[in-house]
Formats: sequence, structure tokens, C-alpha cells
Amino acid sequence: MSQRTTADRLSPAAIPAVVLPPVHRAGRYTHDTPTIEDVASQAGVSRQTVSNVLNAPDRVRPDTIERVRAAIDTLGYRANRNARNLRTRTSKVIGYRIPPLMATGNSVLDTFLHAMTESVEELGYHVLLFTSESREREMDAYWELAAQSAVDGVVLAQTELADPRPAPLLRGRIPFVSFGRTWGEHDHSWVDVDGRAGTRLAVEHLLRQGHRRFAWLGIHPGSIGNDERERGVRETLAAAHVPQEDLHVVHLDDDPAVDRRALGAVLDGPKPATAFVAMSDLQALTVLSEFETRSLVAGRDAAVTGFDDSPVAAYAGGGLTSVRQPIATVAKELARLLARQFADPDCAPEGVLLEPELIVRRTA
Amino acid sequence: MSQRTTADRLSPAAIPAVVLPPVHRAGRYTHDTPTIEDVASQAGVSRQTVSNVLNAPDRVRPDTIERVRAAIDTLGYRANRNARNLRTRTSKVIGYRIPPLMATGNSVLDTFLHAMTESVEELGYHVLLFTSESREREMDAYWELAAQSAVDGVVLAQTELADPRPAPLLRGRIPFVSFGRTWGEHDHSWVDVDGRAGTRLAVEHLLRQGHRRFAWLGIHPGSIGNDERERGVRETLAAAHVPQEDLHVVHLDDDPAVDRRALGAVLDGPKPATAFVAMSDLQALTVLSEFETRSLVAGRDAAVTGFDDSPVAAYAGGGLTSVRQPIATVAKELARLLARQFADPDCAPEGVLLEPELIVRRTA
DNA sequence: ATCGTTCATTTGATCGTTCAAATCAGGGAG
DNA sequence: CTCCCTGATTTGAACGATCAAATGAACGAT
Repeated sequence: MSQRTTADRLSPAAIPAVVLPPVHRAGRYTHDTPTIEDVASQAGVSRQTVSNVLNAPDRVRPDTIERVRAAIDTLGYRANRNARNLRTRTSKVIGYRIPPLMATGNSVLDTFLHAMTESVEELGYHVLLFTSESREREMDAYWELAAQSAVDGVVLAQTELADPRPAPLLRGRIPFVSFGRTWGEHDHSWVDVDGRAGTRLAVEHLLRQGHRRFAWLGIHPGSIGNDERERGVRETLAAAHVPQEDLHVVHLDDDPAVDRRALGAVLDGPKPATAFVAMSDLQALTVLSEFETRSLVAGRDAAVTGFDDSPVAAYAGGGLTSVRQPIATVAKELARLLARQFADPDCAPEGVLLEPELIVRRTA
Repeated sequence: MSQRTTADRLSPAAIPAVVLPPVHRAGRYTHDTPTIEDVASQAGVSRQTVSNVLNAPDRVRPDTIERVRAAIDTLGYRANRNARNLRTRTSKVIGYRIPPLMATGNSVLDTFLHAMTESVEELGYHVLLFTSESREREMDAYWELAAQSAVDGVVLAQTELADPRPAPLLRGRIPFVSFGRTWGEHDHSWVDVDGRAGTRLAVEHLLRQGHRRFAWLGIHPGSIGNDERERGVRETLAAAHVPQEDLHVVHLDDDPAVDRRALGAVLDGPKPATAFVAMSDLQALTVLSEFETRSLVAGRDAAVTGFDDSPVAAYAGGGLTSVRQPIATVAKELARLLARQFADPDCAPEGVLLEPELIVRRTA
């Protein structure tokens, strides 16, 4: 009982009491939600004037606006999106295919989705999630939604080298932006974070601390994310005249047990690495966990850096030094580039490359 | 160039070549996407027959179905959702307020969203994300979307004791289900995972391994998630006749540094705990990280269990024993309970309590 | 042969909004 | 006083689908 009262107090006018048993009105039984026509008669104006108040207030006299606004408030009117969308041939919705779950997790997905949702809301849009069983059906899903005009455009993520998805989207004239370059002709807009610059920041930091023997912990080569970050490591080491053969390269697997064996080899070899640069925070965790069994302390006996600055980074190893991607900015740019296409479907594509940031903590 | 070719080969018919410059058709300029009328004339039938093929095939003669289906295929027709939604007064969309980012992360959010999206898709729905600046505006956001008939219902997450949200939703007759109990009268449907049972599994496992001195690592008391899980620990210890004073209780903060000091006290005290049961995987990480500095090895010198079985669990400490929540089942049930309400808005509320599972790894 | 019934299909109306064009009112110029 | 122009508001049509009711065809029973 007291609960109910609390709730009522919290948002007294949040939900107007418009929801009542059907009322006999204007000669027919109508459902609960008021329409634009109801607002119009309440304010003593016509349909279109109400519409103008909402969509083009400059066409309406100030005192009329006032009167209509009052009517809208008392009735708790909100324009029916489906009717509006039907007429205007839009949906004010951006589609995003939520990627399949990976064992390695997706440490920035929730940050990304939050940022995306927020950014597109500022432009009057929402994010619609969908899945597709297989990679092959992915294009079908995009087309399906666009053809139903359920979405106005989509965001591609997890791009690859020579990504096959942009071409059909362009052909279908489905507006889209990719988070990640596709390294092709780039006849589409994209936003990406410079992974090479990210590992450069990490390696430069480690070099400054005197480290000379490095290990790169990546995933299978060929993945564009991996290759760019690895290149950042190599380039920076080369610039500092560290011989290539002093760089251990470990390509971690999905299986942590296998990974740790590979790591063991690096630690037990003749010239063990003292600085470990990892492709992701989770892979940095593998290192820390291997340290634990050897009674090594990260930050004291050896250095470790991660990537993504996910929540784990704050907790692991007393604070994991990690490269942070400016996800909020990524989302804002994605939204902007989409809006640009909605305004002008034939606008020239634009690419945005953003710089990451090194968050220094205890492990390096 | 070769890229383009690859893409074309990948999904040859994924996007029909319906997207051409506007065509003069039936006396007027029409845009690219075909309508139900186009399909009808192509198949030599009427509007409604096409509609029936899609929505009530049993009313149509088999050979007619065949003919219409063929027309649909050649034209690449997909029913316009906005038109359908307007007429049927639905949207086939479920709203979900993506919670604000927390420093502690939300380890199951991506799993949850993926599972939700998949589950509702099976019933023909999609998930729409939205945010709300403050907790106070949250109800406004729900109402706004429902009033616009942009969503058919919503999913509440992160419920609290005496949650204020159900009441206004019920009053507004906005269909909803909560992930998490609200511990009130429960005049709404909910799905929850038994947190108490989760920590019971962990503690029983640890007791079986001979541990007698426990530590509970929770967050601020009052949070319903924390309290239930803590109660599970206490009850299980009581049942095993472990004296209450042998249970250390640490309420971890948002700041890992502060947390580790609190943990230090437990480890350095007169009767140090040997088994650490954590409220979440991240908090278990804090323990592991504290172990590292003391050269203790989890699984050998002391035991640690986490909660959620997030990706970190697989990587941390050589494998963190953790309590896994059946998120996929949660999502499936949420979808089912929503669908039930769509079918019958006045159906009796139903609660579903699911059992978690202990994933045993190296740390315990 | 006529009728009623059933099944298949078509026609007219409607959902709630915005677009495009028409109407109306108010001034200033001739 | 009339005419034209501008700004504010209204009216008719359309967006693309489904609902509800009407029509048409086929068929067995009377």
C-alpha cells in the first residue's frame, strides 16, 4: 500500500489519466489515446494547425500556438508515430545488428550502445536492435528492415578488411555508416579509432619506463583490428631502434589454457619480455593470471597494458593500464554522418579517424 | 574492384534490383518500393488477397497463394510496417531503457540484450533502445513511447525493493514485464534469477572443499541484489553450523583502491578468511588482484567465487569459479510474458523464478 | 430449376498524420 | 472604394496497409 503511494508521489503527472474505458465521442467509440483531431477541436482550430504547431511553429500565430499547446497538455496528446512515419516515409529509427556473443566478450558494446542511443536521440532517432543467425543472412536482415521502412538507416560494426557489406547497402541505397574502416575504396562514410596510435601510446609509455623487451598479445592475424594494433607496436619499436627479434608475438586463442601455455614460453625463454602489450583487456588478464602463478607482480616485475579500458581494467591487477577509445565521440560522429545522409542521400562520403588515449594505472 | 565482386557474389539476391530511378506507373510517379497494390496487379488479384496470403493464408486457395508468392518474390515486396502498424494499432516493438553506465560495468548487459533481441524476434518483435537522463524522467520516457505507439510494451530491469515504476505503468495500462522482482504486491509479471540460490551453490561448494572461514564481498546493503545474495551465504553457513562471527562482511565501494584496503583488513586479521564469495566477477577481480601483491594463489592458498560468469571469469586467475545466470531463459520468459499480455491485456500476472548454476573453475 | 451454404475473393472504409492547394482576413497602395 | 498581396488557417488528398462487409462462384439438397 505504502509502495503504491510512493510511486504516485514520484511521478504525479508522468502518465495523464487519459486511459479510461472507451468513451463515446464524436459519434463513434474511440480508444483511449487522443488524436490530432481531438486536440484541434479542443483548441478550436483545425488538424493542420495543430500539425503546424508541432512541425513548423513559425507558420502559426503566437497566441494560437499557446492555445494549441495548452490543449496538447490537457489531453496529454502525442503524435502517433506510425501515422507520421507512413506519411513522411521515414521511421526515425536506426538499425543495429547486435553481434553474436563471443567467448571473448565485447567489452565496449554496452558503452557503445549507450552512446549511440544517446547520440541519435539528440537528433530525434531511436536505435532498433536485431540479430541474424548467420553472417550470410546479415544482408537480408538489413534489406528486410529497410524495405519495410522499419529503419531509416543502419550502423555497421565489426568491419573487416574488404568487408562485403558496404557494396550491397550502397546498391540498395540504404543509408549507413560503419564503425571501423573497411579499407576498400571507402565510398561510404565511416568512423574509426586509430588502433595503431593506441598501441603506439602504450609502447612509447613503456619505452619511457626503460622497457626494451616487448611481447605483443594479439589474436589471429588477418583481423584488421589486430593487424593495425600490431603494426603500431612494430612501428614504434622500430622508431626506437629496438630490434625486431626482441619482440615476442603471441596470437592468443579462444581457450585461456592454451593461451597461458603460449605465454609461459615467452616468460621462460632465454630473453623473457618485460613489457606485455595486449590486444584487449581480457588478454591482459591472461597475462596477469599467468603472473600470479609465478608470483610476479605486474607493475613491479613486469609491465602490462590492455586495450579498451573496460570496467575490468579498473579492477584487474590493482589497476590495468589501458588504451581508451573515445566511444562517445564515435557515436556522436556516427549519428552526425547518418543525419547528413538523411538530409542529402547523395552527399559525399566522409571518414573520421579518432585518436585513442592511454589511461595509466598500476600495471605499467 | 575485386572487393566489389566478392560482395556481389556473397549475397546475390539479397537486395533485389528494385531500387531504380522513380518510375512512371499507374499514372503517377512512385518511389522505388513496391506496395501491396503492385503485388496484387502483378499476381492478378486484389489488395486484400495479397494481405490474406501474408496474414491468413488459410483463407486463400493454394494455387492463388503460389501466384501471389511468386509476385512477391519477383518484386521483392515487403509490407510497409508503418502502414500496417497504423491500421492494427501495434508497433511490434518492445522498449528497453538502456541503463546508465556504471563504473562497475554491467557484465550481463550484452548477453541480455542479445538474448532479448533473439527471443522477441521469434515472436515477430524488435527491441527499441532509449535512454532517460534521470531516474525521474524515466516514466516520462515510457509513457512518451507508448503514447506515440512507438512500442507495444516495455521491459523493466534493475528493479529495486519497492520499485516505483510498476504502479504508473499499470495505471497507464502499458504492458510490461520486469527482470527482477520488486518485492511488492507483484501485481505485474516478472522474471528473476534466485540470487540466494546462487550464493548457496557457491558456499556449499566451498564447504565441501573444507572451507570454514568465509568472506562476503557485497555492495552497499539495501540493494536488493546484494541483500538476497548475502542472505544466501548466511543461510547456507548457518545450515552448516558455521558461527556467524566467522563470516567477514565487506561492502565494496566504487573505488578499487578503497576496496583493497578493506580486503587487506580481512586478510591480515586474526582469523583470515580462506573462502571469498563475491557479489560479482569484478569484485572477485579485486580479491585476485590483492592476492597477487601478497603472492597468494587463488585456488591453492584461498578460494574465490564470482557472480555472473561474465567473459572475465574465463580469463581471470586462470579461471574464476562463478555463478551463471540463465540469461537466455530469462529473455525467453520475458518475451513470453509480454506476448501473453499483448494477447490478453487483462491476463493474470505471472512470476518466474529461475535457478542459477555454478561454473567451477580454478579459483575454487 | 431454385435455394441456401460455404469458400474464395473483392470493395469500401478507416487508421492518424502530413503535404499541397485553397480559402480567408487584414492592410497598404492606387 | 477596389485591388492585390501577404500571412494565417482550413480543406481535400494521400501515405500503405487491414478490417468488415459485400460479392461471386461452386455445389449439394430440396
